Amino acid sequence: MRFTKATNYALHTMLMLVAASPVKPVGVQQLAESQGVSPTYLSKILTRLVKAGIIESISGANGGYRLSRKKEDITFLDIIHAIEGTASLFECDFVHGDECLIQAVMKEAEEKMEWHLKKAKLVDLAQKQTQV
Amino acid sequence: MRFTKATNYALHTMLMLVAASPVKPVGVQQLAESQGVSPTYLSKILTRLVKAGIIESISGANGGYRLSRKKEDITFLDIIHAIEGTASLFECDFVHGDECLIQAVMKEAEEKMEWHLKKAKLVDLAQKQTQV
DNA sequence: GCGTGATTACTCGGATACAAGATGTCCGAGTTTGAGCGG
DNA sequence: CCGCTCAAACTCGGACATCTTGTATCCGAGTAATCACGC
Repeated sequence: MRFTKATNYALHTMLMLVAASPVKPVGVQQLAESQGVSPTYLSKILTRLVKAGIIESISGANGGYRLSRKKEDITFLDIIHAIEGTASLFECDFVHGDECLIQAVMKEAEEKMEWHLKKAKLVDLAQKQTQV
Repeated sequence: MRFTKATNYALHTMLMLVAASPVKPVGVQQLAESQGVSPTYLSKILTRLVKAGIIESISGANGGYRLSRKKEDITFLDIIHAIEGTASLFECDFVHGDECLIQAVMKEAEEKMEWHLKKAKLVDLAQKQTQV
């Protein structure tokens, strides 16, 4: 039960895209190089963000990735759900009489975390970083 | 990023142990049968709970597992940490200038979840179940 | 100067490879209970 | 009735086996910009 590296890559990439121009796309090579990942692997991760409608890809020369929404609308939870999936973290597949009480508790805990990740926006981090 | 089945087994087993007598140990066969797991595998999981000091094992005939603390003191978080480990869910191993802002946000979110799991005690569930 | 084709710089997607972790299984070893047996 | 021995019922721990998932690479295909060339 740990977040994958892919999520880490995605979050860091998104932070760069938020800080970058919303018009001119950023090439995957540049994004990959600053994180020490291979460009092919990063593009595979970013494809999931594209399918989630968070960013969009521009083909051809001078192509790359850029945001497809207002940067103020992008939360941590959006990115994490795009990479890790939206399934519940805990799934009790036993056949109890009724709902599983344990699962109920786990779901509440999970929602606490998601609530916080929904409030956290990348724009705030980008501002902090440029201040330094 | 999902909780393992082992955690599910551990939580359900603990719920039974809390509901059972604190003196007489419960055999692993009985615990495993009610969950549809093999006894050997379940005992492997319970060993981790023993090492964490949550339960204790009694060898020999009429042996089994029983709580080693007051049932009121056992939280969800204790069990989850014993099974999944206490490491942080998100680990950024990049070399930033200073602390990683993204990791800070993730850690806060994780603490929100842990705080809830720390408040949740198995005794409350055991009481609810016997009421039904 | 202007269109047209070739080249170049990109992303996309599938196929594949590899490693690690989750999920079990098997078996020998140690430990306690309790039954059986002899005195 | 008492003590000893032995079998049975357990847990413990390590060594495997298997399956899924994460992590990553490679390559061919498609696409857009740019450059070269001929008119």
